[in-house]
Parts: sequence; structure tokens; C-alpha cells
Amino acid sequence: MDSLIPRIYALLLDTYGPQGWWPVGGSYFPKHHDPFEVTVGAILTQNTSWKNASMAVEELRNREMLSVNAILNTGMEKLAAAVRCSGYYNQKADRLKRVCQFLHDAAGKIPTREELLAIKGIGPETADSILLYAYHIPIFVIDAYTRRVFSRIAVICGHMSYDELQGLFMQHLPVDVKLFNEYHALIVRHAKDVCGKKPQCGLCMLAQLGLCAHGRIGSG
DNA sequence: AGCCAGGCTACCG
DNA sequence: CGGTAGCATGGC
Repeated sequence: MDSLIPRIYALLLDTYGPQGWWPVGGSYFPKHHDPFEVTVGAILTQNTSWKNASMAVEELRNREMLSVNAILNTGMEKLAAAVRCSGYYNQKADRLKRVCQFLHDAAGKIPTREELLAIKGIGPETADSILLYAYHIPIFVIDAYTRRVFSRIAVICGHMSYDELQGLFMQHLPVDVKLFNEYHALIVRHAKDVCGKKPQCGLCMLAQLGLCAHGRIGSG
């Protein structure tokens, strides 16, 4: 039972194949492999489709505002207008300002998880996305899709905290940037294709695991 | 025409 | 601590 998490990875990989999110190409942060652009994308995609977030990144680029100094030197109203299409634009403009102030002060140093979490507007998922996708630090990203998929197949309980879930995945997997990246990409793929809001359980390759509620990890 | 999208903060009991 | 309103646009 403790090999469930690797087994599910293997099943997802067999079914969908590599998602190619890294090191080059792919669709999560397409064309934005520069750490700063990935960081901006991570803020703008909060509770928002990547399509909208990506358009906002391009809007910043077109307006020559896609840099730490440009964002720091742009007024809030102009900045908010530039990222309008990503939604929550006032909040996101404020968050971009705060992140850029931090990056400016950090003077090129790679941020730690604690430093990122101390920035208002950066929670655990955004922090971990930045660490993994921008800086290639091996940390497992938990998101709403992860919760949905793994609670539906009864591997986890809904009440587990972010850190508990992250610990669970990282305890059961080798510490590997490429693996964490690919697994997360596969979870997203599966959540979009099969395990959506309305699940298509007849199509689910994970049904063969025969999981049920009493097999949950962390149910006690 | 709704309903939904890789979240986070603030505030409630 | 767990639960939730508010933030807002664009796509299906």
C-alpha cells in the first residue's frame, strides 16, 4: 500500500505519456522559462486559467513592463490595467509589486520557501510552483486537482493540510525535480481529461487499483 | 447563460 | 483550527 503513490504515477505516465512541461516546451509556462517570467506567471495564474494568465504576461511584455524595475516603477493603476485579463487585477498588481520588491532586495539570490511565504499574496502552492518551475528546486506542488483526484480514489482524506499532502507525496517518491514536475503535470492532465468536476469514472485507468475509503492514507 | 478556472487573505464560529 | 466571502476576467 505504501507504493500507491509511485504506482499511480506509473499508471498515469503509461496512459498519457510524458507531458513535456520541462525542461523545454510544454504548456504550463510555455515560453516563459526565465525565472522571473515564471514567477510572474505563477502569481497571475492564481485561481485563473493559464490562458488568461499567459495573455497578461504577454501584455506586460508588450508594454515593456516585464521586469522587476519596470513593475516597481509603474503606478498601480497602470499595472492593474496591464494584467486586467488575468482577473483579480487589483490584487494581482499588488502581489506583483510585493514580489518585485522582494526580488529587488534579494539581489539575485534564490528565494527560500519561507521567504516566499512571507510575501503577502504568496501562499504554499504559488511558493512551491515558483521554487519548482522557476528555480528547479525539488518540491512537490499540491493543488486543487491533486486534492480532487486523490480524494476521489480514496488515497487521501479531504481534511489533510497542504503540508501534510506535500509530505505524503515527497515521502513516497525519490527527490527529483523532473519526477515532481512530471507527476504534477500528469495529475493536471488527468483532472482535465477524466477526473473533472463531473468525473468520468468509466474512463479512469486508476479504477483498476480497486481503492476504497478504508484504504485511505492519513484517515486517522 | 451560467459555470468554472493550479489561490490567497481576512474574518468568522 | 475549519469554513467561507471576496476578488474579476475570459472561455466554453
